[in-house]
Amino acid sequence: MIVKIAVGVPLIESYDYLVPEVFQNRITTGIRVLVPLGNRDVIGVVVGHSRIAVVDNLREILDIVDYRPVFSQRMLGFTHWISRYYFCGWAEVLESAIPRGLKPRLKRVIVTAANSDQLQLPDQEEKALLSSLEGKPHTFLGSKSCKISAEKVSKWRKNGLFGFKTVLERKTLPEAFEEWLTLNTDHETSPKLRKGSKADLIITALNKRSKIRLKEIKKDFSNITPVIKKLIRQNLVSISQEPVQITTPAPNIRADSFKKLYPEQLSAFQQIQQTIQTGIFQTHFLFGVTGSGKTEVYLHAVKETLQQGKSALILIPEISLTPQAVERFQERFGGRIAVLHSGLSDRERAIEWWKIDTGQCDIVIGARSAIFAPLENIGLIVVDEEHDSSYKQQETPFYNARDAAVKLGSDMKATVILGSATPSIESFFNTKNGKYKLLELTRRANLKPLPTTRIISLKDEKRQKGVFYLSKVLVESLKNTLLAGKQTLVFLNRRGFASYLSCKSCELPYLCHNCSIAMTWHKTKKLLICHHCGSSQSYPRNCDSCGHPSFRMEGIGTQRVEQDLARLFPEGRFLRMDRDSIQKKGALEKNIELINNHAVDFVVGTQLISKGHDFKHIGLVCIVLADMSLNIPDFRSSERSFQLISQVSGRAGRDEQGEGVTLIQTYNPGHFAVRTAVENDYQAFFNEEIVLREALNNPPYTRLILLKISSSRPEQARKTAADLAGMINKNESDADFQLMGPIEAPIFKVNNRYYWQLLIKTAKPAVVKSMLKGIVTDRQRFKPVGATRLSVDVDPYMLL
DNA sequence: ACCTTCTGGCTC
DNA sequence: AGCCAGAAGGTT
Repeated sequence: MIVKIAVGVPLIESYDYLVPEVFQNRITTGIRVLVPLGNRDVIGVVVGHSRIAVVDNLREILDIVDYRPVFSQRMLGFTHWISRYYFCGWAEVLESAIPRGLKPRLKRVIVTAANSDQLQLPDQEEKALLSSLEGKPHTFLGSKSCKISAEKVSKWRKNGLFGFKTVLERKTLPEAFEEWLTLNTDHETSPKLRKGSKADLIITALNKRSKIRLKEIKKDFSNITPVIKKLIRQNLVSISQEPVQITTPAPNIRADSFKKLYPEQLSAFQQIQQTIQTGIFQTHFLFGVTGSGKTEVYLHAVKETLQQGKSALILIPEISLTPQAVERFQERFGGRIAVLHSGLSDRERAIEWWKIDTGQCDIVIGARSAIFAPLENIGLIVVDEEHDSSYKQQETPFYNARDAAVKLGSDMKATVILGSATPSIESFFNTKNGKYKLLELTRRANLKPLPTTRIISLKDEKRQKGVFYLSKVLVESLKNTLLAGKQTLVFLNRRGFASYLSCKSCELPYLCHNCSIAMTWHKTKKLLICHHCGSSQSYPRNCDSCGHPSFRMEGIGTQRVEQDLARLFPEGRFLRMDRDSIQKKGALEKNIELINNHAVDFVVGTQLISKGHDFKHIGLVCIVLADMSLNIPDFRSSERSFQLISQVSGRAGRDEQGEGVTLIQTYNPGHFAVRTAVENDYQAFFNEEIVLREALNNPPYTRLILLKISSSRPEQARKTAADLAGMINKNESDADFQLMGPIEAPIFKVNNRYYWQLLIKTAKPAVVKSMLKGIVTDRQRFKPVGATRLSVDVDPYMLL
């Protein structure tokens, strides 16, 4: 029997392997196996059968990892699609699709030929020494405790007196399987067991029941392990592992806790309900302003799905930041929910995975990687905040969970809901061309008006004395809000104190020694930190380029804003919310509580505060500098700015009594992203932006493929990029595309590697991908210099 | 002559 | 990707 096995070789889908006789009845599609690959042993996944051998001398499977498949047929199909679409190896996708805690550990041990008689060693002592190596880990050789000289080891090795073997250490989840003691029936003469001895009692019991849980026996007898070991040695009994009996909790829908939908919600829900009931694939786009009650619609849709006997998959960005969203689901659906959040340990995550896989849950809530949850019979997939960048994985495999969700929905004939207040241009475009069905919620659920938003032009307004980046008007508003006893959110999308240090003599910014970007000064830690590679150092003595000993702090970060405001409002209570301030576990929850209890007056924060939190006492929201995201040289910078301004200002006006106010400081008051965000007019933003996208041939009119070439040596990266560009340009396929570059990456140096990039724009990505695959896998043509690496990002989110 | 890096080639 | 082998280039 020959099977196809996905193994970790770049861009290779699968290799064929022989199945040895002993494994024949245990090999099924979707299980993991240990196979030899080149001169090492790796874990691969059985993805199918093969009729005929395409190459001769196939190698054999060494061992089996799983007792039952970890990938269903549908998961194999889905991951295969991801690997083809996102231009990466199938095995790579499969590996990221199961939790790390399920990864078997491999150990490499020494096997000797010492026991066989063909051994030619004359010296008995040497022979004993050699056989003492048997079963030792391969790291034993050359270690301190190994008393055998290196020459001897290499001589033995050369003569083939010993070799290495890979053994599987931990095969599966302990929780998923339990051990049973079974009676061996094939023994001829049973040894005499003393009447009433532990061994005798066990055998007697086994004669009655044929198998007993090991756990049970251990509970009944103390110190039983050596007895059992002896019985196994006598070949009377053996231990087998079997899946634990699963008790599935009954469906648990708390119907009374569902809120009545208001007319707009109801009509949106009814359309969703219809496709859930008919079981056809349809993507709905739920476009609703912040606070319009999208979640309530999801909850009703989930309920409908469960009533149809199907399961639901809910994706939420950065789930650990939005615990209250998860709570709402738990409130309504009780114990049949699996939550996959980043706070879980490997083991906890593996247990959640196993619960889903064994059908104990029919609702899964999680972040990006939950798209790989082993749910079957999916009737509904929700992608909340579909525009959020965290759905895009920024490393291989570079998938986007939002787009993959739509593909999964079509595979499963499921209903897909993408929801957002600030849709991505691509998704909204799809509502125009009929791919997605647009459902709108136009008002807030509590009927409160959206906040009043004002733009403050930093070009014209007077500044506060001593705080150059704050306008007088803004400070005045801060004061009034404080006096009125309300809270203020101050938003700035940069953490740290100063954005960079600039040399007082040559004016150059102080750069990270590993990356080509400026380091950020963190005042509280008294450290310069590179926000790209994370490295840090103390305040520098001299400028790297001219040696001058003093620096000026330029730019502002949240720490600086906090400090300056504290000076202006000494009576105010402050809280900073950014990645630095919530590092400790539980700090985020504690901070949210502080805000909700009105224990602070000013919250200074980054993106973190813009995500989904419903704060009750916010009277004022300030965006210190809206231009920060506008000035990034990326075709999506307008989109991101619109989203950011809208999401941040959405935090205002959640107050019971009245409307909130949002103030936006900017040097670009006329920019359409700022203007439309202030007017809360997504349609207007979309209409302007889409024209630019078309004019510049950007998505959604084309698809992008970003090729990143990196090397520890700048020249090697440059040359490989140039070669690759040449080959792409003179390819003979009929692929229709536009190649930009090669250029040095916007951040040229990261972690001591130098980056060049090529960007392909095309309306026919599939054709281009197959052309690329031809070039990249053909080593005759494409020869990357040295340790040069190529990574391919399909539908990149950031071009940086 | 020997011993480290570097680089190319290959994995069912 | 990861690993080996032969090449290249430098050391004693």
